[in-house]
Amino acid sequence: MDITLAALAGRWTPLVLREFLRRGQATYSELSAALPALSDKVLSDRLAQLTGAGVIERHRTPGWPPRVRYTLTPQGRALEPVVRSMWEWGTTQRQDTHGQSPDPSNTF
Amino acid sequence: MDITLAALAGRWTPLVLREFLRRGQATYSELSAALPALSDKVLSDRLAQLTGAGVIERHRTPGWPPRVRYTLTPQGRALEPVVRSMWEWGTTQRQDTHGQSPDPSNTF
DNA sequence: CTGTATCCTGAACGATACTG
DNA sequence: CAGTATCGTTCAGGATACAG
Repeated sequence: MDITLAALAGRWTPLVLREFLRRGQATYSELSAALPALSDKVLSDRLAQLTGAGVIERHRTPGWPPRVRYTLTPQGRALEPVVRSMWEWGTTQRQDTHGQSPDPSNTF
Repeated sequence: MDITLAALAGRWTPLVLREFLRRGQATYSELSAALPALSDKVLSDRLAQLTGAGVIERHRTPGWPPRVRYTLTPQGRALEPVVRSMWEWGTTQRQDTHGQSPDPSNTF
């Protein structure tokens, strides 16, 4: 649990992870564009966190300008059931607490 | 996801939650005894956090000495699949990373 | 383009003392 | 028994400037 929480915890982590689960891969600038409010430092932090957790992999392509591609690993894809179960619990929680109707699109 | 993460995040939260998933209920002093390194303040924080998240409920029984019983709610019990999926992902992760053999007791 | 270095602020944590 | 009050420390997050 601590390992999984460490992989998912932190501000922006769910949103960054969502981008990867949607795209399978992304570049630094793509993520920066998709999440404009996310500062450079924190984006670097999150990419390092997810890389260290084995969720994504860093691929440098040589040449200029430098281009780095982050790809979802098999272990990152294995996170999908975890994300879904968390999404489902949080959704019923919000309904119970605020009395809202369910949203059929489960894209966390 | 943010809702679920907010319910589970924070130091000691997984261990406190485990006590509730095991026992179904607990008193302040039981938790304090089960987790000696956990300070009063943080235990209060965690109980308030879990209560606010709808995971547990606070029941005051009148009289002296004051006795408070915290019980797992149905929504708290619904957290079990989430915990299990997180436990499973973290376990395979640790094996992959450190090359250890699996532990058959899945008590996170 | 893809980051790192630096500094600052606010929140979380932990220890201790005290209360209904 | 079951907490709250207070205080000091540590740490994550955010802004800005700079670098390979």
